[in-house]
Amino acid sequence: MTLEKLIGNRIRCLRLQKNLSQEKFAELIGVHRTYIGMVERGERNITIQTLLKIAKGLDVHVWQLLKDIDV
Amino acid sequence: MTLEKLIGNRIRCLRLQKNLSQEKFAELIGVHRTYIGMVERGERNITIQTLLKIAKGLDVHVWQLLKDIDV
DNA sequence: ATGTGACTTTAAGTCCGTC
DNA sequence: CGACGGACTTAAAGTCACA
Repeated sequence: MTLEKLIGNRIRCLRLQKNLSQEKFAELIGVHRTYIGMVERGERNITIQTLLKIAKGLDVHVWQLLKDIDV
Repeated sequence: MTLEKLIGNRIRCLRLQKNLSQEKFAELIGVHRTYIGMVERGERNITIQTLLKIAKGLDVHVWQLLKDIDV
């Protein structure tokens, strides 16, 4: 399991808890719709600025997206 | 204060606690010496993989580099 | 031992679409 | 609605000479 996939899973989980589609969520945080899909699938090595956007959109702190993820 | 600078400061602090020069630290984690300098100065929007390398070199978890950083 | 500017190469991130 | 593909554009990764 890569760091990207673990983070991606966590993001997907939190997004679904907010009942948002990838499209809606992407629009909300200002990234492209296809990109969120790639991130959730663990296909992209995200930058901290993008991670920050995502965290804000999910109403969590950046570090909470990474906490207890061990790799 | 940007997220990059806050993380950079934290990295520099932890590196110095280990009595490592940028050169030694860069060599240890397998990145270029000038790159670490840029990261510590907050000039780079680093990816999570780079952050992971740095965290490992500092013997901390990735999320500990971000914990309580609020931006 | 570190800062800086100018790079080249690689990958992040966008935008079009189809299934 | 989400996976996935191809062709992009922008920016990060990574290197170097010199201050």
